[in-house]
Formats: sequence, C-alpha cells, structure tokens
Amino acid sequence: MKPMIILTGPTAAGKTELSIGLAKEVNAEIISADSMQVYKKMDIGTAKIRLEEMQGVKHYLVDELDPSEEFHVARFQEMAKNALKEIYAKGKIPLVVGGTGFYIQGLLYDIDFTKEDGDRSYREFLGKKVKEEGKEVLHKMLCNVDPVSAEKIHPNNVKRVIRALEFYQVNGFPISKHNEEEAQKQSPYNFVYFVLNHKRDILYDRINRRVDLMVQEGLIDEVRKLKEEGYKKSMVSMQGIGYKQVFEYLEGNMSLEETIDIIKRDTRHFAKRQLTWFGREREVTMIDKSKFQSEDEIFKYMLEILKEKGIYHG
RNA sequence: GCCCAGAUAGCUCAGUCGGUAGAGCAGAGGACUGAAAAUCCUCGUGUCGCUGGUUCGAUUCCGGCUCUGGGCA
Repeated sequence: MKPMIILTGPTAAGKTELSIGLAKEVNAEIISADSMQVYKKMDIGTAKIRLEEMQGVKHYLVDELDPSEEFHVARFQEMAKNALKEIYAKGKIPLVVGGTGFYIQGLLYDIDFTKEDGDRSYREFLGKKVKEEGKEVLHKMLCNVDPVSAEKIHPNNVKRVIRALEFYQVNGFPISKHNEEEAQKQSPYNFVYFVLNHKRDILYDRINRRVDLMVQEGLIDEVRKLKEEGYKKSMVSMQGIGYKQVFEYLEGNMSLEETIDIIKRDTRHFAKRQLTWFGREREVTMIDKSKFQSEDEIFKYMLEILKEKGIYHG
C-alpha cells in the first residue's frame, strides 16, 4: 500500500506551521485539502500559506482556480489523485494538509463520485419548485423514490434533499444505497490521520485573534478588490467565511465592528463543526496540544507513530 | 437635590390581569458521501437588584434603599 500522511484539525489549530517541518523531515510534498485555499486572489481571508513560508516544499491544490470557478469534492478528488501520482513518481510521500474533512474522506477512502455530466437543469428545476411549493413537497418526492434517504434527511435541509433527488435522477438508484456501499470501504493507503486540537477556549481565543490579524492585514481591501473585479457573492468561493460577511459590509448592511464579530463567531461555529466531523472519523490520531510541553514534543510523537506504520524510517 | 424610565439566563430583551418565567443571540451536542469555510437538527432553573409591607401565596401590587440611563435645576 502506498503511504499517505494526513494533518488536519479545526481552523487556527496550527496545521500550516507544523506541516513544513514535517514535510521536510519525511521528504514529503503537500496536498492542500482546503475548499478555499485552492482559489487565487483569496489569500488573507483563507490564511493561505505564503510562498516564502513553504521553504521550497511543493504544494498542490493551492492557488489553482479562479474564484469564479466551482470546486467540490469530486473535483478535489480528481486533482488530488493527479497530485498523488506525481508525488509517488518522485518517490516522495504525500502529506495532506487542510481542514475540509469531507474532502479528506473522499480521497482517503477513495469514495466513488460517479461521473455526472454537470448538467444543472434538474437541480435548478428543483430549486424553483421549493420556492413555489415549499420544502415539504420536495421531501415528499424523495419519499417516493428513496424512502431511506427521506427518513435520514430533514425536510428543512433543502440542499441535501435536492442532491438526493438529483442523484436518483441521473444514476437511477437511491443515493442512500450508494452511501451505504461507500461507507464500507477500506482505505487503499497505508495512512496516518493526525487531528491537531486545542482546548476549546484556547482555540476560540486563537480564532478571535487571527480574525483581528486578517483585518489588520487588509481583508477588507482583498474582498473589495474581488467585488470590483466582478465576483459575485453567490459564487461558491464567496461563501467562504470572511468573504461573505465583508460583502455585506461593503454593501452597507453592517458596521465594521459587527462584521468582525460575526466573522469571529462564524469561524468558531465552523471550528466546532470540524471537530464534530473529525471526532466521528474512524482511525484518527488525536493530538491534543495542551498535553504536550512543546511543538518539538508533538513533532517527535508524530514521527514515532509514522515509524510504527513504516512510513518513516529516520 | 428633584422628576421620569429601567433593574428578569453569559448578552439583548419579552412576560407573569398575584400561583416561582421565555425568545433571540452567545454557548453545548449531533448529522453530513458532487455547494462542506456549505447545509441542517437537538438542548433554556435563572437568589426575576436588595429590603420591608399587603396577601393563603409576590418576580408581578405598595413603601424604602442601591445601581444604571435620560431630563430638570
């Protein structure tokens, strides 16, 4: 089995700082598993690593797309797999770094994202239907074609209901069946899945301070520029935390102070959701930073685990 | 100094025609398999400022006190 190292955790946990040292030590190249850092022109708000911070370690999936483009798991998986090929060809180890748990799962377990032609008309049709007839109608439609999903998905979760209906429409069988099969999969990689974490109050404090720093570094201007260049707040890229709130500010709907507070709050909520995700992922190695004396100790601990797995032979 | 309005959950406030109270936000927990930094679900007992009085019973009515706004001097 090919080796793979994953380094993840909630936002502001300190993944990026650790990643470079680790990559150098084990001779790895980094694949970013981050739904926002793929976008060009979005640097400050995504806390993207700077070129000089990379210290020569090659990064994949950073700065690859224009903010007007759509990005999603299937595309991530495709791009990441290409990166994997390149890395293995060089005899190096892939280090997957980033906070988008869903993407990591898709790559790690090689979930099958069946090829869909990208035709959005049915999705749009359903979107119109909810507006006109209400969410219950959609949910009832789902009950008819895929009662198992209908049972699992709350009627208010319109996005999910739509996706389930869309899946049935293009593939001809229920998404619940697909999910059930994919959930059984074993990873084809010899991997270690590190989840970096802090005590809750420390993490929240780091988040708050980081948002202040982003504003100091020019987050508002970054978003203003994007807005002036014609990027719309409806785009996937502009759904990113920081971006959507500053859009509201620039349109005069919020004061600056309020905007900053909301960004902090939404980031905290996000971190919590990430933690829930990683908490139920199987086969993870939790690293609670408060249990270590120093970064150096964390580093040693990680290397030890990698040795046990036969990924690192230092 | 006087007049008025407040004082209720961590915050903003609602409410109880007298039978010990509830929303939003914060916070906590959870779901998630082609929007995932997205989307969605669940969770609310707190000396109702303090102190006397009326009452079977007061957070609710009355008096005093303290504090916070605002106004008049």
